Amino acid sequence: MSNPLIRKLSSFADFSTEDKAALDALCSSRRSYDKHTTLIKEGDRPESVFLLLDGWAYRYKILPDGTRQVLAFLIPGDLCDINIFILKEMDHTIGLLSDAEVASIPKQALLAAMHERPQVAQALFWATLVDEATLREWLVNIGRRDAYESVAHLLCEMWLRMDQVGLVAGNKFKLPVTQEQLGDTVGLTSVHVNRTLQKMRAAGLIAIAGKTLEILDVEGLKSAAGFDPNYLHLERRR
Amino acid sequence: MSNPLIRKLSSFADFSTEDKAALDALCSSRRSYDKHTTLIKEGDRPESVFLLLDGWAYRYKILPDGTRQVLAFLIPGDLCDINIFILKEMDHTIGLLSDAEVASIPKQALLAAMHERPQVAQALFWATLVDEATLREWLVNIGRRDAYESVAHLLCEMWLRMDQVGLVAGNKFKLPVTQEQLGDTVGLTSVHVNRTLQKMRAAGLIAIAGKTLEILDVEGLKSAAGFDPNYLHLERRR
DNA sequence: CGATAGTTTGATATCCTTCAAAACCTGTGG
DNA sequence: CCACAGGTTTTGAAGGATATCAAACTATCG
Repeated sequence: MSNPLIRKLSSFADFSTEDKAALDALCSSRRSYDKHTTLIKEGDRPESVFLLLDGWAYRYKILPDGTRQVLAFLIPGDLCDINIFILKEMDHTIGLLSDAEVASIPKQALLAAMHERPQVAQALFWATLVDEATLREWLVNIGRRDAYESVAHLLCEMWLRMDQVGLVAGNKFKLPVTQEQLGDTVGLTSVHVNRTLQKMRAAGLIAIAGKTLEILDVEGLKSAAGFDPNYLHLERRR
Repeated sequence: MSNPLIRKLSSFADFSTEDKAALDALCSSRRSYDKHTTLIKEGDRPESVFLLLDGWAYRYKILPDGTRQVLAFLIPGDLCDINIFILKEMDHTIGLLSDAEVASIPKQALLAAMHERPQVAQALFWATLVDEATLREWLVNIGRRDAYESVAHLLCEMWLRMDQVGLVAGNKFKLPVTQEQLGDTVGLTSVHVNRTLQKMRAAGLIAIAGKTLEILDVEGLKSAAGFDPNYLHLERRR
């Protein structure tokens, strides 16, 4: 099994053997972290970029009144903070939702790779643009979909993304997220998320067992969400 | 007055004289458009990137049920769609909010500039990351702030961004946006936006005359919004 | 097996929406 | 320069989606 970063970026760029070797070299330093570890805090200026090899993480902001907004879920193959080597400091926090394995890529090494290898630079740019597109869709989710649609949409998205990295089997996948965190994602209360999920189960769309989600009726869930995957830009561009 | 693209990107990168000349050359083809023109539609695959030289534009998506979500406001100096030269197709639409002057940069020329000039590539990357950070803050806005905070926050942001490109005078600036569009931005009804703006005027925070907004009490507005400009990354990174 | 985190439930409160109409602009043509 | 048309803002009354609060129940992990 190849490096998940290469695997992910390859869906866009055509890498030469040297490009791949360079990317591999970048990921040489890896280690495990415990659930709930904070990888990077708002205000930090880390000297390396984190790459999730295994497990889930999430971006979030905490407001002055203590409420939280989740800004993204990160799954294996995702870069956590390309931001940092261009922006002055982190404007949000990244924490782990599960035990995780993480590679740490030195900022300078990544910058060098980008300057020397246009394919790499372009692929990273691509990944960033997909993140941005996802953020836009989340905006639609919170702004213009009701609770039921919104939760359904989020589940569709995570299902597709997990599938893309080979982590879905039989329409089941690990979703190590509490209902409170789901609520903080779609702008709802954990109580309301709970009632919404119950309706979805009653409708036969999903089943939940522990931290594993099973999608029983894919088409039903998609249509409840009004889900159109175009924003994930999964197909290779021409 | 120099090219607004250079002006904007310079706040990050140190361009050589040749870099600047290259950027200038990119913007040679410019023309005027009427208010309400659609620059790019969802599904399009344009062959050039648009740069706003004068006027306002906005990104948005229309849902199947006809509701709309505004995803960004674009002001002079903003690139409309760097997306397109990396992604397969547009996943949203860009329209004009006012009469505008727009430069059209051929995709290939921009790609070439990026490959040949690391400073340019890095600066464009930076602009993209700031856009992304803005999107995250909008997520917070819709997800976790109430109507009053949310509208106040949006006004603070546009004030700062307009100021950054020299379009604020005496705390007044053009805001060519209807209350309906404001509502579609922060996930509210135009009716509720109206009542919210009324409260803000009653509180002495703002004044509206036609399409011009005046901020009467900057600190008051900021504190009503819980506004922290860090996400705009205006300071030059070190 | 107990402690703690997470889920579920019910009752009540509230922010925001919906609908509909009136008042107000802004710009255009006569 | 007036008058009208269409878009925009404003107002009111009533309804609905989601929040809040608090307690019970249920997993999970050391």
